[in-house]
Amino acid sequence: YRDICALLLTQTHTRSSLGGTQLHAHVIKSGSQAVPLVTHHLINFYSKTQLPFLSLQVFDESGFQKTRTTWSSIISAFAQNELPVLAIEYFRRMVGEQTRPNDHNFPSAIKACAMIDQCDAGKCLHSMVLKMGYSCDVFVSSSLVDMYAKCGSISDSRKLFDEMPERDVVSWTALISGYIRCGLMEEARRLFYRPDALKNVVTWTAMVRGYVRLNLVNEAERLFDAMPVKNVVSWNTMMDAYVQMGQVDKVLDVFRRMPEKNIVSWNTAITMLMRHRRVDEGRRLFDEMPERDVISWTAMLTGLARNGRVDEARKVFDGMPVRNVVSWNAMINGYVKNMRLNEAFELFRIMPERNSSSWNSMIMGFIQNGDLDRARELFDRMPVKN
RNA sequence: CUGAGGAACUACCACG
Repeated sequence: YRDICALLLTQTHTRSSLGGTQLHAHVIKSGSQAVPLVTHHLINFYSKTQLPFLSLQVFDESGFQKTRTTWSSIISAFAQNELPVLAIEYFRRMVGEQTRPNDHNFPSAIKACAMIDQCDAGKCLHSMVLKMGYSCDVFVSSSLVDMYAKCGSISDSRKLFDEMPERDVVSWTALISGYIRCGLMEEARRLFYRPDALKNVVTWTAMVRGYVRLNLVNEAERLFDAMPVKNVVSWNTMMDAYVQMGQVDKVLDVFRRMPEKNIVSWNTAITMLMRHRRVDEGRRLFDEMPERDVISWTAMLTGLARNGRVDEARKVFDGMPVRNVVSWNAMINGYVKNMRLNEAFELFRIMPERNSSSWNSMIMGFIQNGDLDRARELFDRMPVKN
C-alpha cells in the first residue's frame, strides 16, 4: 500500500493521468480500495486531474467508514472543480452522519458558498466555526474573509480580518481582492501599501487586475513592471489590460514576449483575434496550441460565427470532445445572429441543459425575426428570468 | 511519521 500511495502521489503532482488510471486499475484488482489511505490518494489524484466525478466514484466504492479525511478529500475535489453545489451537499451529508467537521473541512465548504453567493449557507458555516472553536485557524478565517467579500459584505470581511489573531498572505490577499471586487480600489491600495502587509505574486496580480478593471492601464503597467516576481497569471492579466483597451497588437506582443504560456494565455489571444476579425490568425493559433479545453473550442466557435462563418462554427461545434451549456449557447447564438432561426431552435430543443442565456438568445432570435408570439411564449416558459 | 483545506487570469445571451 505504501508503494501504491507514493506512486499515486507522484502521478498527482505531475498530473499524469495515464499512470494514475493504471494505478487505479491495480488498486481495484488487489482490493486495496478498502484501505482508507489508498482511497484518499485516488480521490485527490482525480481531483487534481480535473476528473471530480471519478473522485466521487472512488468515494462511493470505498468500503470503509468515512473519516473526516475522506470527506475532506471529496468536498475539496468538488470545490476545486467548479462544483460548489455538490461540495455543500457533501458537507451536509458529512454533518448528517454525525461526523464532526474539522479544520480541513470548513475552508472548502466555505469556498463553495462564496462561489455561488450563498451568504446564508456561509453564515451558517460561520456560526458552526464559532461553536466548534475553529475561528482562530488562519485557513478557516481567511476563507470566511473571502466568502463575505464575494457575497458583497466587505465590511464583515474587514471586521473578521481585524479580529484575526494571526494572518498570513492569503488573509491579506482575500481582503485586498475583496475591496477590488467591490470597486474600492483606494482601500485596497491602502492595505497593499501598509508596512505590515503580507504580499506575494497573487496579491500583486490582484492589484494589477484592479487597475485594469478601472481602465487605468498606465497604473497597471507601472505596478506590473515593479513586481518582484511574475508568473503566468500576472502576464495573462496584462494581456487582459490590452484586451480591455482594444489593443490587439499589444495583446499579441505580450503573448509573444511572455516567458511561459498556459491555456488561458492561448484562449485570450484567440478570443482577441477573433473579435477583431483576424479569423485566420485565430484559427492558426487554435491549431497550434498544445492542448485545448472547452473554452478554447467555444472561443473559436463564437469567433467564427461572429464573422459570418457559421457553417465552419458548426463543424467546430460538432468536433468538440466535450460541450457544456456555454458552448451550446454560443452555437445557438451564432445561428441567431446569422438569421438561421430554424437551426438555432433545433439545437435549443435538444440541448441537454439550459440556463437563462440560452432562453435569452432564443427569445432575441424570435424578436429580431418579428415573431413576437413565439418570443412571448418562450418568455413565459422560462423557468428563471433575469 | 502518510494524506486532505483558503486568495489573482480566459469562452455564450441580456442588462448596465
